[in-house]
Amino acid sequence: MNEKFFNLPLDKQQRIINAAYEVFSMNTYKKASMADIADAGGISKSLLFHYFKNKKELYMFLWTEALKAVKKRIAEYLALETSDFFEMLYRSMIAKCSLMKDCPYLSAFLLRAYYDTTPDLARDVQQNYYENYVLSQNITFDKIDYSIFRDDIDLKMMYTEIFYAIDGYMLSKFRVGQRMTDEMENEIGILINFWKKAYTER
Amino acid sequence: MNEKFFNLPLDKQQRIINAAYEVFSMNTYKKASMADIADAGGISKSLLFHYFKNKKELYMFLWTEALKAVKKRIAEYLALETSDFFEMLYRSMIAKCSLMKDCPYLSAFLLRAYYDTTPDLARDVQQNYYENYVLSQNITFDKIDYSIFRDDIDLKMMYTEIFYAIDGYMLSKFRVGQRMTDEMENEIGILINFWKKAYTER
DNA sequence: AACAAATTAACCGTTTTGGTCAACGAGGTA
DNA sequence: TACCTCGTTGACCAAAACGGTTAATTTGTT
Repeated sequence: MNEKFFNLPLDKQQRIINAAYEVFSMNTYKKASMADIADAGGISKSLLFHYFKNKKELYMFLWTEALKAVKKRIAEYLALETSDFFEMLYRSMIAKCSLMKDCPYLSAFLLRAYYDTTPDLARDVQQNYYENYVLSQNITFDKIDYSIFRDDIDLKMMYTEIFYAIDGYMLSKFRVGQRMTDEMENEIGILINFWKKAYTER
Repeated sequence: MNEKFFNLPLDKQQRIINAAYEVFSMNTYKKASMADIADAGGISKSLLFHYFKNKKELYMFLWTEALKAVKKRIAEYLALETSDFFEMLYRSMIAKCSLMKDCPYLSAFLLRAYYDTTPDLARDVQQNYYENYVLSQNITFDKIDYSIFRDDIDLKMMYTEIFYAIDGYMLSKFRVGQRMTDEMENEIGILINFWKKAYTER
């Protein structure tokens, strides 16, 4: 990859990267074409090949960049720096929201990337998946103070259930509006308060 | 469309239809190719064109067929024939599961179809979406007996939350395993009992 | 053997593919 | 003016893939 890419104005870099995420998340690797990415990013195909020497290099760049982006956001929002389960939940989701706002198709790309079966790609992608993505999500269990919950609640069940729910919620909201709105953060706050009321001692 | 398609053995019809759902759900309409569908279905491209005169006809056939299938399953599982909210929930989800088991990519196709912006397609698809799909999901509110719930619970919130949760759950399970397993029905039962305990009077 | 129905290989003209390369225009420098 | 770098692009390439057609081949039935 051509390092000069990083000399471009930041918004232009982002426009190109987001366009690539979009095209790769809407199609299989094989059918996602460089021409479509260039068009969506508002640049010529030649320029795209000037910065990324071929399709696979661009794809792998997006993959590692996506992992970095997720980690960075979660750190920025201090999501893991609290012992309050619901606070941690709220910060994680707002972090995820802000990321979706900036890189709309990144999440879809991440989900899809791991299960893509393109022979050449699969090995390189799955290699560092667990180390970088899955692990960083399960750290959350450590610092949590579990004493606030009702004692008849299965905590692990609650944990997975809430995560599925929020993912489903964000996914559906994202599809309908085609992008994240600020009011979603309010709705998520309300949703989490709802769970807090239902699952903690009254 | 060639009516002789329905003279084929049922499992062959299904194999072809499922292959088409898969390819159309993994790619944009434009990039989903008839050759790929034929390959995935284990027949020749010529035969596919023998039964469906062109790509659009096949696509529209899948669309109406998917709507019919959802309705039929929900009816078969008597999902709307109860006043117990959690029973209704359980039956709907089992119905959805069994449909996913038989037609693995149908749900993904449905989600995607509505938001496809291919000019020629969009009008025809969106036309009968609300009448057939959205409406049939909201009927559920009518017969439900709401007296069993804790009085400090916002029912509408609970309703949407649970639906998002289960959709997210099924989607993630579906991705990981690549297909529906029988044990999922147990897990869903457990999940729903968990909600019942949390949301109803004790 | 004969006939119809299911199925396919070979083919068509057109479009798209990943990728290359020479050239363009703007800005700085001598 | 001349020269040089820089981001940028249009034109181009051979090869593959595209939607769709046609003629022939296989298969099952009587």
